[in-house]
Amino acid sequence: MRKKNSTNALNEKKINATCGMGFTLSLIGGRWKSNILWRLMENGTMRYSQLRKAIPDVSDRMLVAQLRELENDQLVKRMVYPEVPPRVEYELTDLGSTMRPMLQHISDWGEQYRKVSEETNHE
Amino acid sequence: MRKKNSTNALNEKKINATCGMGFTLSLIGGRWKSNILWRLMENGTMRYSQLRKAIPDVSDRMLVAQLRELENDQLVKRMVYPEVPPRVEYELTDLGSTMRPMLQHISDWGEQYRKVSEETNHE
DNA sequence: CTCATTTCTTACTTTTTTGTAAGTACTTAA
DNA sequence: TTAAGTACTTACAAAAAAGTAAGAAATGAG
Repeated sequence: MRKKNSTNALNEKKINATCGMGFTLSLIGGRWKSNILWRLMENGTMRYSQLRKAIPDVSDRMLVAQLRELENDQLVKRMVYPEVPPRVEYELTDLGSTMRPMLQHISDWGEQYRKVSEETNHE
Repeated sequence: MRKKNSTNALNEKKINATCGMGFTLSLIGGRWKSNILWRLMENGTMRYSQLRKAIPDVSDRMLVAQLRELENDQLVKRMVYPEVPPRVEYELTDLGSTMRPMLQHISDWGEQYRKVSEETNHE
């Protein structure tokens, strides 16, 4: 669980309050979030099981946890249909959708960096 | 220390190899990196002690660690002058400079998000 | 000889994140 | 009545990130 008054937590809080960049990174920075956001960007609405299949290495626990965080931050919408077996669909909220150009930018830069750094030295 | 074959490390590696976004985030995602990059973007060349003062809450250990990672990833250049007391200057590399528009984008979105989410609900 | 200055190191602890394994709830269909 | 399907939970363990405190090197100034 998260402590509220650890130095670490306080530092994060302060950074988030003063640095837009740090703030954004704290929202999209979990291990599986880039993957999740990317799928939702590409596919629109997706069921839980679709996401699960699309991201092969993630566990249920982690997938749920990351979705919940995105939901709490209002970037992703969770829609439950009262059926059996259950159906739950996820999609970007309007706010989440405003990330699209930024996410694309981040992705493009990453691909570019990979190319460049593969040319220069062989990491 | 970092284990090389933990599930976690392998997951990260795989993500970095396939998802530009995840890759970028792994480069700029440390607790103090956004701050460091931001200062270097604004100020150009900075001494260690200037960075230290500009980022009040960081410890020596963390500041050095984050700078080393940025240096290893070729985003930041470290220049040592053979003087006593020592002088060490940091600045963005050319590759690091290519991040500028992206970092600006990330920062802008963060500021915008903060505004929006403060209007809607009072988080 | 001692001190100040600057840029780090090192050893260690705490906190946070991620992973593993197993189980739950609900209802329809066999 | 038993199994199947879906979307989770829970308890626990491992790994990674961040923080704390102290010290080290090099040298010129006093």
